[in-house]
Amino acid sequence: MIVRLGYVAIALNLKNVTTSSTVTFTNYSKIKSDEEKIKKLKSVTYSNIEDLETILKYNIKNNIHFYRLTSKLIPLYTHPEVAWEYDKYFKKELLRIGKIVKESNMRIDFHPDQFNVINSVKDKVVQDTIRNLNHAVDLYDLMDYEQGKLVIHIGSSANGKEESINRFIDNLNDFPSRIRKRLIFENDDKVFTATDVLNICEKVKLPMVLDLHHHKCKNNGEDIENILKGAFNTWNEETLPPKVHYSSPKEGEFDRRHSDYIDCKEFMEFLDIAKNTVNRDFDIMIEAKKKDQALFKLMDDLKVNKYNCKFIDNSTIEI
DNA sequence: ACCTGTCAAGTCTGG
DNA sequence: CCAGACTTGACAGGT
Repeated sequence: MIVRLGYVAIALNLKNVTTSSTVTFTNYSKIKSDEEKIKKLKSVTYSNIEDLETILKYNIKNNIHFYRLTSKLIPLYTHPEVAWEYDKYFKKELLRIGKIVKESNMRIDFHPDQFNVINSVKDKVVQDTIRNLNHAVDLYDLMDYEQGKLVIHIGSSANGKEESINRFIDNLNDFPSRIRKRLIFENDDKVFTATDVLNICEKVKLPMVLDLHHHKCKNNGEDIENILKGAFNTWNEETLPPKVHYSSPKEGEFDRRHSDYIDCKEFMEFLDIAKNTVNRDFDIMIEAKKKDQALFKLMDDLKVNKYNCKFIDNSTIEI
């Protein structure tokens, strides 16, 4: 089984490189002329895309095959009072990004912000979510990256869990198929357990992302083996391999905040479970404050601990 | 260079 | 019904 590790958003090894530069709406509003406004949006976007290219090239150089985009790449593009036509200006650049991704066989994904709520009880929130997710799909389309997925949580628990799950499934039915076919769902650490999400994913026939730390924080004592098997099976119709999210708590066992690095001992225990449970390649998104550095440290720690696996490259092992 | 305040957006709880 | 917590930054802008 080939296991690839990925990281989120920022390459700490690259100084002064960020794809999250922004223009806040407040500051945008302070700019007097329309011309200056668009100039500001364009310069920030240009810088973000250029830095994204730098990060992707860094990933390629370091044999990293899995990376999560930030949700801030294009400032204010979903804001209803701005909604500028960034696609008119950055078509070429975004296509180039997509080309780099595809040619290097890198997997990239995207985690829309938490105010996108598919099962909100407020229709406006649901409609805004559709609008925002449509924008996210546009971005993938501009990159010509067909495999791009959108990771999102189940959302609200208003009026109880059961009703919320029904609301989720009902609302999802009204989402355009261009969004639906890109959605994948993740268990959270407060309301919707891995079992809940697995049941939902099986019903709506969309893939599940198992977040192992969330599962540790919120579960009903289920065997991780069964959940892992079930979650991976939701990927059977997909071209991409299944993926899980992995992080270690900052303090104590159930701290929801992410620690700087990954606890290697526990990580090895997870790999052992995976090895004995599923028999297919998969990807692990490492969510640690030290980002790429945490990924590299984890790989080093696996070596130091003489973990029984084959080290394929900087971010890939065969177990 | 460093520090502080800001940020569109949701949901939930408690008063 | 409203205010504040949640969580958790990351960055812009001012000093």
